[in-house]
Formats: sequence, C-alpha cells, structure tokens
Amino acid sequence: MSKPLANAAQGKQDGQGGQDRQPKDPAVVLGLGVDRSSPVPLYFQLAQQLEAAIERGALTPGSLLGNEIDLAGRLGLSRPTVRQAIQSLVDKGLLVRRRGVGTQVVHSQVKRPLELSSLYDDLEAAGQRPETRVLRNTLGPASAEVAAALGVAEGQEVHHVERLRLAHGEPMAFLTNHIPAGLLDLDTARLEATGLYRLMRAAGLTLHSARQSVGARATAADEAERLAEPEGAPLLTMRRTTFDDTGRAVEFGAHVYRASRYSFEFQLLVRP
Amino acid sequence: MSKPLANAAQGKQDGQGGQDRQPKDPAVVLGLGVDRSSPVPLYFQLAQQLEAAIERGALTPGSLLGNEIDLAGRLGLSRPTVRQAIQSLVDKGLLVRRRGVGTQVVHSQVKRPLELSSLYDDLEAAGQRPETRVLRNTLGPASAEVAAALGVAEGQEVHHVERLRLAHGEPMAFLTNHIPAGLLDLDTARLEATGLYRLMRAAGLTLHSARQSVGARATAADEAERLAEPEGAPLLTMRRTTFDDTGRAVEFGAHVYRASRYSFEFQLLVRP
DNA sequence: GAGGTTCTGTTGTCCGGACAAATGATTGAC
DNA sequence: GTCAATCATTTGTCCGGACAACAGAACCTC
Repeated sequence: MSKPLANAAQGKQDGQGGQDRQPKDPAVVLGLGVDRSSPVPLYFQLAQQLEAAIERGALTPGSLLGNEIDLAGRLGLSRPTVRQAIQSLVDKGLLVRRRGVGTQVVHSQVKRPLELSSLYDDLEAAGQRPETRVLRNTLGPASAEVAAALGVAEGQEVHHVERLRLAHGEPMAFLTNHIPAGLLDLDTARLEATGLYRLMRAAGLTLHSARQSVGARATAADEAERLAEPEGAPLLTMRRTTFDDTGRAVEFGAHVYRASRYSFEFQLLVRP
Repeated sequence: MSKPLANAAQGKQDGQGGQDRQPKDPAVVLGLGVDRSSPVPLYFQLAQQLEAAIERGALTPGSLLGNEIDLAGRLGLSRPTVRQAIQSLVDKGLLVRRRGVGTQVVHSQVKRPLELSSLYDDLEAAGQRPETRVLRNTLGPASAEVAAALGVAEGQEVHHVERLRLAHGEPMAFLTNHIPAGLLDLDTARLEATGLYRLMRAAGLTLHSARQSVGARATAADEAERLAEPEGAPLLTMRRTTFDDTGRAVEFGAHVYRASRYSFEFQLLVRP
C-alpha cells in the first residue's frame, strides 16, 4: 500500500494499484532476498544487500526505502528483523529514519566510516610502498609513564619497539611502541614485513577503541638526521593507547611524523 | 536462579537458595527501577541508570550483570527492552557481552566516549575562560575550494567567519569557517559569546559526523603577531567538514592552533 | 588421572502483535 | 484565501514467546 524503494523522490501517484498487474516488486528489482539456510543472520544479510544497493547506486541519496512493514512482508521477514538491518545502516550513517516520513538514503559525500588508522595500511592504500626498519625490539620493565598509559604495574615486563617507517625509501615517521608481554609474538622479521595492528589482529586481539592525542613540535637536534628534516622543522606527534574489546590496554605508542610528508585523516562520529 | 550483579567475580556457590530468605534484590540495591509514566523510553531510563551505576563504581569492572531474563523479570520489563538498554551501553564501550558467559562491565580506563570536539567547550571544560574575537563575518560567493569541501556549487552564497580564540587573554588559535547561507543566523555578538557548534545545535541542526585532517606547519610571517608565536614556530593545523544527520555538509573549517598551547585529544572507535 | 561427553546457563536470533508519537497532507470552517 | 482540525502514514517503543549457538562446568568412561 505504498510506492517504496527506488527513485521515489517525486510523489507520482500512479493509482497505487498493481495488484492484478505485474507487481514489479522493488525488493526483487534490487536483488533483495535472504537465504534461510545460511548461517549468516537474516538481518545481516539484508543489511549487506541494502548497503551494496546503496554503494552501486541502485538506491540513490534521498530516495525513500518504503515502510518497514511492507518490506518485511515482501521479504518474508518479521518487522523486528528488518528494523535491525536498517538500524545497523543508520548507525553506519548510510540511512536516516524520520518518524511519520520514512527511511531515506543519506545524501553523503563521505563513503567510508574510516577505521582506526594504521600508518602502514594508510601508506599501502595510497600506493606508496611502505618499508619498516626495526631499530629496537626488546623486553624489559615498564617505566612509570608507560605503566600508567597501559594501566599495568610499574616494572611489569613490556615490549619496547622502535621503528623507522619509510615510503619510497624516504623516512616518514619514527614510531615508538610499548606492548604488554604475553599478548603477542613480536618477531623482528614480521615487524619489518607488515604493520603492528595487523600483527595484533592476527594474534586474535579484537581492537575496539583508541585514545589519541595529536600535537606538533619542532625537530630536535638528535632526531634531525634520522628523519631527514632540518632542526626546528615542524613535526606532527601522536600518542595513542589502544584497547581491545574487554577494555584492556594492548598498546601504547608515541609517534613522530614528518609534517611535510604526512597528515592525519579521520572521521569523528557524534553519539548523542 | 543465579547470583547476578554486584561483585560476582568469584563463583561462590552459596546454595543458590534465598527464595524464602530476604531476596536482597540486587536491582533494588543498585537503585534500578523505571518510571512508566515518564515520557523517557524505558530502555533509555535503564541504560542511564546502569551507566550511572558503573560511573559511581556500584558496578565494578569485570563484574557480571546477571542474565537478561531475570533482570527483565525483576524490573517488570520484557527481555527485548532490557536488551536494548544493554546494547546501547555495549555500543558505548561500557559493557561486553559474551554468549554462554554473560554481560560484564568493561575494565576500561577510558571513561568518556569523547564527542566531536569543540575548541570552545574543550577550553571551558578545562577551566580556562575562552574568549572569542570575531575578525570577519561576511556573506559572499564560495571559492572553488570551499564549494568542493561543502559540496555546493561554486559561487553559492556562504558565510565567511574568521575568529581568534583566546584563553586567559592569550591567543590559542585562529579559526576560519565557511557555512552555507540559510542554515544559521550568524550574529557577531553571539559568535563572541559562545562556540559555533553550540550555535548550530541551537539552530536545530543535528550534527552527525565530521571528516578531519590534522597536520602541522611552521608559522608564517603574516600570522606570527596574530598568534603571538615567533616566525617558524610549529603550528597545528586542522581542516574539518561537518555533516548533519542527513549527510549534508553544514560547515567547513580551516583552523590553526599554537602547538605550544594545544593538542587534540580524541577517541577512535573501531566498527567491525 | 586424563580425556571426552553431557548438561546447564547465557546470549543471539527471530517471530507476531499492539499501541504511541510525529509528520505531512487533506479537509473543513471562517 | 487563511487558518485550524482531522486523518492517514510511518517510525518508535514495548510485549511475550521460541529455538539456536556457544561457553563452561560437571560428569562419566577408560
């Protein structure tokens, strides 16, 4: 009892019939339909398909999605299930719901939610061939500062890693990291082959959030050569503590980037 | 049929009786209880109370929350409602659910999710008395760069605001903003009294997300005096486009901060 | 004692229904 | 013609129930 989905921006009132005519089901047109034998939850299947439809432009920004009851009926799902799918896309910022109006595709220029940034992945995605030079990889007692940042006792065993990150053979950043012992197998060869975050994820850690502090300062004399910047040149600094899904701190890093070569890009979400 | 809530870390099996003894309802102990006459949704009331209990330490990190069915029964709510409350706290990173185990309070040092940062609010929260000096407040055609950032046509009318933000009478940052015309009533007096984000929210705009880019550079000759920094001193730069809940760009800002006085603090969430 | 099996408790998913609240259009009165 | 009241539509909230999937403990077998 409504004309949903697709380009329903203009309210063309074509008699709202079609009960005897070919239904021309918009859900079918969009390729929506769930597989009940799949172990993937139904709401998740639907969410993925809707997201794909938005991504490929089958659902244009501003278009209405049709009411939930009908959509559920057409797909053979219950309304709560459809709502759960829609809600997950609303959380992602792809859809907006308005009571009394409907659910519409967001008119956004921002595509990706942008995750916890990893310098290695960033560089690789940008087509630069990242390279890592491990300058230090030791295990020892945590200093007061590191212990406070990681929330462990002072003197606890922690890994201490120092790396120089290069792109196209030129230094980009100097990375200092501290990781509690026992979480990770920190092999120097592996550290030179990939990024730290990838190693942590591979070790079964599910990263959840990170507290960051970004600032700037001038290049000191003792780091000028290492970073190939003149003394006094501006540097971008970042201190970050990363937590896994249980709230445990799994990494503390204090990094220095060449401001002439790098800047942070990220997206902040407002959670009201 | 279980011993939930409070410090249930140790599995003391005290006969699981208590059906005839005083129940000593943990929900009551925690001050949980909803008001059905309130217009505030029940799940939201419960979420707030749980969050408050965590905040004040009544629910200690690592402690189990007790199963959802019992909790629902004790509060006179249905399980879906309780689940919705819990889920909102899981999204906030305060709780973790594990199937077969239960829901427990996260062992986190991070308290606040940290929202879209507003320099004005940041300074005010830090006890510094922020002050704003409006240097420019005009309406004119958008340049190519501004139009691209805001996603509007070049030449479209936009506000152009330049402000100097001070704390304790000392300059902290130079803020340049562009806002599409018609969204907001940009009164210079009001701009000097509060922050831009507060004005936008007061105008009924619901901010949703922002795309940011943070870098660093040296102080140029023409801005040295304005910021009270010597020429060549490192500055922190930020470019940000803010979007409302419909995905529309509502603000574009290019800001410069004194690195000696300010650094960004924020939290990134991983959305898997 | 070691190992696998069963059992119990918990969250995850899904259903069907009901009413309230907000929005926008339609209708009606003046 | 203008304004207010009404109505239909749609999402928001809430209920009660059912079964599946998973983790951990208890149990039993060898």
